Amino acid sequence: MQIGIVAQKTGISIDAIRFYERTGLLAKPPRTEGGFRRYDQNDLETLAFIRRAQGLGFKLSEIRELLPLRGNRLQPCAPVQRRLQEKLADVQQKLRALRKLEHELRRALRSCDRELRKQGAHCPMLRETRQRRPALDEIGLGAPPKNGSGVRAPGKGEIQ
Amino acid sequence: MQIGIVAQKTGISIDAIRFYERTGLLAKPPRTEGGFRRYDQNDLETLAFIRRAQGLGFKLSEIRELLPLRGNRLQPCAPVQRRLQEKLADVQQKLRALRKLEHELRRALRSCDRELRKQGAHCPMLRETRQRRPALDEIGLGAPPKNGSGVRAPGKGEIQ
DNA sequence: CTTGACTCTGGACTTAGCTCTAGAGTGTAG
DNA sequence: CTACACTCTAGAGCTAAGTCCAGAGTCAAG
Repeated sequence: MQIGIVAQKTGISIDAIRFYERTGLLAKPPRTEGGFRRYDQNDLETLAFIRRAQGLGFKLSEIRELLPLRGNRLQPCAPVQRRLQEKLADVQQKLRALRKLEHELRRALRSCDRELRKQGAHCPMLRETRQRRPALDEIGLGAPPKNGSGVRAPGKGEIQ
Repeated sequence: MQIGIVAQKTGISIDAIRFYERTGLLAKPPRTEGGFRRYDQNDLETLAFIRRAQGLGFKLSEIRELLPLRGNRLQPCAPVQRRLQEKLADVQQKLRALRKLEHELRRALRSCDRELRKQGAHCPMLRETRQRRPALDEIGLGAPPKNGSGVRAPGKGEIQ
């Protein structure tokens, strides 16, 4: 099977397949005389696995560690189980952050609505903090974080 | 106030502040004779706004469009409101995707648990599809997507 | 044998949001 | 005046997961 067919069957681009080979996710396949890659069913399955794991939120670097476990008959599940648990925790963390974000957006939107109903209103999100309440506190102004000399990355929240 | 102080107060790194200036988020501040940047309260507030908006999930490019609306007295809320609504929709979309992912992870984990309780079990996530059920269907194998000639990016789900 | 579709390689490019570096200059406390 | 901390610039580098490209070679059909 040549690469284009594999790309069609898996929905993974030719470039991506070659990229996976370069980065050690996919074994180097045998070649034709002329140098064309020849794939078999096994490669399809590996690619399918990669997509499946990717769909479960694993990064390629993580998948690279997962792959050698395939076909291992000796309790291969335990390490995978651990990864899945970690992933699940990650996802739940992201869910919490996103829910919080959703609340804040709703709140911002509500005050927008309220203000728009008034005459000559200020947009709450754009308010100039000099003239109204500070509103800067939750970001660290007023309670500056101790991060050495301000040269560290702040993290800016835990979303993605 | 020089840049290091601002960095400390805002929790934003010196490099990031200069980066914001370069990319047009923060106005070029006046300089000392020697060329040091001199910031004032207003800059602190702008930086705080940037972090706030970032915390609400806005990208810098979006914030760049939001910033000139600050201090605008004429119905400034309406466009912001629109952005907020769009953001909220985005976030809800991400939430849906993440919830689905959570379910799938739980499901994978459950079958892992089940298999681990058996003797000589195969890991369901690592199963070799030759010997068991195909399980490749949901990824497109068996029902290949029509994407021209397999050169398109597949998208791999809608998470981030 | 020719044509056209396919594939090869190596490397540059993309996006976002910064971080890091070198080498030079500035500000200030003692 | 001397240390020493701070700041300046331009530009390169980083991460992730690929995409895009040119120019050359290969494969199969007719």
